[in-house]
Amino acid sequence: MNGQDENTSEWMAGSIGVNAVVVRNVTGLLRRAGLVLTQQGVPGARLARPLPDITLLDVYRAVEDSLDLFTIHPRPNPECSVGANIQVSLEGVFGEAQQAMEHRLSQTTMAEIVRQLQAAATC
Amino acid sequence: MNGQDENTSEWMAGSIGVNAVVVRNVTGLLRRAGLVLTQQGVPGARLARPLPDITLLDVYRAVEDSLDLFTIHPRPNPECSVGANIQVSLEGVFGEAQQAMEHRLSQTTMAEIVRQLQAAATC
DNA sequence: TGGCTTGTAACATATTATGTTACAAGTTGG
DNA sequence: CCAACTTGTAACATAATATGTTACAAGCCA
Repeated sequence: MNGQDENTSEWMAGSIGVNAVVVRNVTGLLRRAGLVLTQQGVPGARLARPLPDITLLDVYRAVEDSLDLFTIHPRPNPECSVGANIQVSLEGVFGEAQQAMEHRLSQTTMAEIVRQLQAAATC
Repeated sequence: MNGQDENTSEWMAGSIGVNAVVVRNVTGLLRRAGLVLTQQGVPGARLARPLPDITLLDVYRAVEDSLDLFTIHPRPNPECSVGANIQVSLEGVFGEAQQAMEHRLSQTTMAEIVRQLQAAATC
């Protein structure tokens, strides 16, 4: 409660209710994406960019490993007239659908999320 | 190769390369969604609506069971000022992002997919 | 009625997500 | 320099989930 190290992996893990390693793993993803700064040996994590410069899409991409939302049957039957061509047909639509989703995420920054949190906390 | 029952679960399963039960399970989802007509004892499946009246969103919703694309931490810490309010903040954006994705899916019908398949098969 | 089908439950297995332990590597304040 | 902290990461264990399989009841039709 002293506000000194309220963002160590151990502290956050306790608050969230998970293991500290889980926090460190996520933090690592965010670091590799250039969103937060952490360093071996120095406690805590801080932002690499100001909140208005971090969109939800940035976070989504940093955390998500799959990269594409839709998965397609890996080995279609080439003998089948459908299987032979369905992939290319679907990839286009699926790509645009994912792009639509991601575009919406890119329109909201972490600054707005934090502002909403503050507004909710004071009323 | 006689074209007689090219849409029994057994036939489709063989072509796709999965177990027939998998096909029947998917078919059941499509039937419950009102997209195809199947009946115990009678071989094959046929469309419940014409292809132009079936969108990719229809299929997506029929097959997908989760319903929401994004999942949120189930039991946030009420002692934490972030955890207490982050859900409602994110739900809005996540809902709109999913809606954007689904809207794109709703803009393409199965008729268009089939037409693309036919175009690919003839060239 | 016999031989086919679909629908579904129950079970087995494979894959993935998640949690945990352990420890090397780094920093900091005394 | 050293002791006590931290983070980063690998290795392992476990839980959860997806997937595949078997079995069989129920239904249709020649």
